[in-house]
Amino acid sequence: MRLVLTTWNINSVRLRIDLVAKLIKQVRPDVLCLQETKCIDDAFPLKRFKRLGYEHIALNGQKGYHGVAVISKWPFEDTNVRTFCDKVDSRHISVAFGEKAQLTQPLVLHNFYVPAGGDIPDPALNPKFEHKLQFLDEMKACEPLHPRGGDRHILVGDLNVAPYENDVWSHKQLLKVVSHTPIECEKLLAAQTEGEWVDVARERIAMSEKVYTWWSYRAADWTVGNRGRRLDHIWVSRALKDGVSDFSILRDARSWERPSDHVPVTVTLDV
DNA sequence: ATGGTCGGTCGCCGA
Repeated sequence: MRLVLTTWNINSVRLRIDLVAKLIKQVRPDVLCLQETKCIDDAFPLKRFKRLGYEHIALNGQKGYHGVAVISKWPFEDTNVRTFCDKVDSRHISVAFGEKAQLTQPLVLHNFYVPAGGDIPDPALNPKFEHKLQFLDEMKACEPLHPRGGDRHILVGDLNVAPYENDVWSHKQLLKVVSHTPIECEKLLAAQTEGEWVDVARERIAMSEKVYTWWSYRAADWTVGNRGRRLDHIWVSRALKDGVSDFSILRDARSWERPSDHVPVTVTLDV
């Protein structure tokens, strides 16, 4: 089966439901992972997604902050929510696909929203940064995030870290800016290595090329200087790597009316 | 030069 999968930090699903519909009509993903939905599950716009052809929706929302959702044309075998750092915030949801989706082998999908980490890049001074570092350590240590052998797993989301030099507009100027400090880059890559994950963007796009998925709201014109960062990621287990046939970042979405500061990232792969 | 802008929800917090 060919899977088209999109991940997008939507920064309020209710405010931007029309933009989500626009994305769906343009990209037609089989599965859409959202982060920062910012609404409780009872307030999630389920009917709109069902009208758009997505019957299967897994939610982990909370009031006002964070929140992740998996919106799918394919039915789930089951869904699961994990907690990190002994907090009850909504930063993870996973779903499994199998026979109901006409797959002969299971496929597991994790959708993450990693803490942003505040402004000061010192865990001793900034509890939000300490939380982010601990979250990344727990991702590394989390056994279900270690696909082995022939396991078919995908991990997507707003990981809030741009790990490589060309994942930011200026490596030098961002070394002390949360999202690109050496310690968090090391921890994200350690989690990736521990799980033997393949970073699809960097598998497809040369390390020498700049790649961004986020541009700050705090600029009069986000296109001036193109000061972006690659915060949104798609990782696949080794068993899925050779099935990847396409990868794209919908940069145009940053210019849509009342945009999210993140743009959708899409992978196409055989599963 | 060291801010700037968002969204949720109503005086800030989190990003």
